[in-house]
Amino acid sequence: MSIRHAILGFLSWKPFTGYELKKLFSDALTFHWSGNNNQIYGTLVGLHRDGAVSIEVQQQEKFPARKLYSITAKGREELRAWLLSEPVLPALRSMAHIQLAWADCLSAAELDALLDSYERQLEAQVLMCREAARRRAAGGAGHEAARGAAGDAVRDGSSPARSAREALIWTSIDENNLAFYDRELEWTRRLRAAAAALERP
Amino acid sequence: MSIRHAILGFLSWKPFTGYELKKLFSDALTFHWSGNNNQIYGTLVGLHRDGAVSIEVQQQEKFPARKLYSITAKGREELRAWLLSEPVLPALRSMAHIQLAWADCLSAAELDALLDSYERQLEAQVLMCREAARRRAAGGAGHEAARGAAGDAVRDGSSPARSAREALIWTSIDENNLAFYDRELEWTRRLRAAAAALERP
DNA sequence: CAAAGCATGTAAGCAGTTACATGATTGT
DNA sequence: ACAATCATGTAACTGCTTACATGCTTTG
Repeated sequence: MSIRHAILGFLSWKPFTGYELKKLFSDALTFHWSGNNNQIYGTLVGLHRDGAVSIEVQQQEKFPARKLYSITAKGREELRAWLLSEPVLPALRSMAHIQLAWADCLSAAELDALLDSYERQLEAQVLMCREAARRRAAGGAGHEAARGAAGDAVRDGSSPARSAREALIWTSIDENNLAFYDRELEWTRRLRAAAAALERP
Repeated sequence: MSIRHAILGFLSWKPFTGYELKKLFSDALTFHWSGNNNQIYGTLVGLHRDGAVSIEVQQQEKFPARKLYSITAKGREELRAWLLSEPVLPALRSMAHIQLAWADCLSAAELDALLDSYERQLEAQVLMCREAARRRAAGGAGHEAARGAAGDAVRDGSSPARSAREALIWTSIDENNLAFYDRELEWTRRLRAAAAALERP
């Protein structure tokens, strides 16, 4: 399980409900998870079974009861152990690249259209990343993911004080995301130009 | 299904057996699939059920019978339709980044060790990519994936002639792969230096 | 009155992984 | 003797996805 550690990470800041965690994940552009119920709630059940989190059920008048999950000492140990474990290299498996790999089945115009479509999508993504990075830089305190209801909870006094180091890391990850798509965009443009140049020598 | 189109792509060059396709995938650093049996053989069954490939069983004296798969007109249509479809943006979901995101739980030394480990792995990966790119550039004719038994089959006269455009694309994908890890390496080094700088101001 | 928010959960499925199973043959 | 190659396939599992189900409240 992979999201398990990310959930423990959020819970290391402060207690959250499943619903809040779900928002945290689906709002966080930084690491794009769908934040679907099945995984969040299922993982929380597993974490509770393993004693990594404790549950406090809060009855509410006007809303359904909420289960507030807190990380336990055991959970912190697990998180720490994972943080100290060997990082795993990310795999770059892009279906768009596979598409290009056999684009020789396409005409020059069709290949150009394919690259154009990819380029446009990348441009949009770059804009989104830039906006997200700008907002985090402007917002100062709040994590990218920490907006909306859950965000308010994070920003209020009960949340752990953020160190300069953590701020540096989160900003770096944002920049990395942006640079990833930006580089891919530049690569696509170069490839497109080179492919076009082959047509008229 | 995702590998389905990649299999159709290989079969658009020339017929292959499941065993050869498996090697093609596990050897191809370009798009790193495990090339496991379950997926290859299962997908081939599905492709045959859908009439996208035809099977020729070849009895052999000294080796088990082999099923040689050829792409059909229907299969070519499916491949072409997919090639013309909207490319999907790759997602950058790196567990190492998630690890870093909560690295504030670690001491300065521990964070540095984590970044060092990541850096070393990236260095090794960059060397591998560089080697792969160099070999393809030197080999000229052969695709990265097209070595070993299946490679011989690809290189012999029955394989489709490769265009300058296809060569350009495959080389570009190799360079993209290399640049991806290279950029990640540079990013890691910068982050490491910045984190270290925070310690002694 | 409809849409969105709060809050929990289940069902079904896809894509991918490692590992197991068989059995002859060829190379070290 | 042991390992690798040739060649097929199965089993069990992980991680993730969309969509469904319920039901009450607040906002537009």
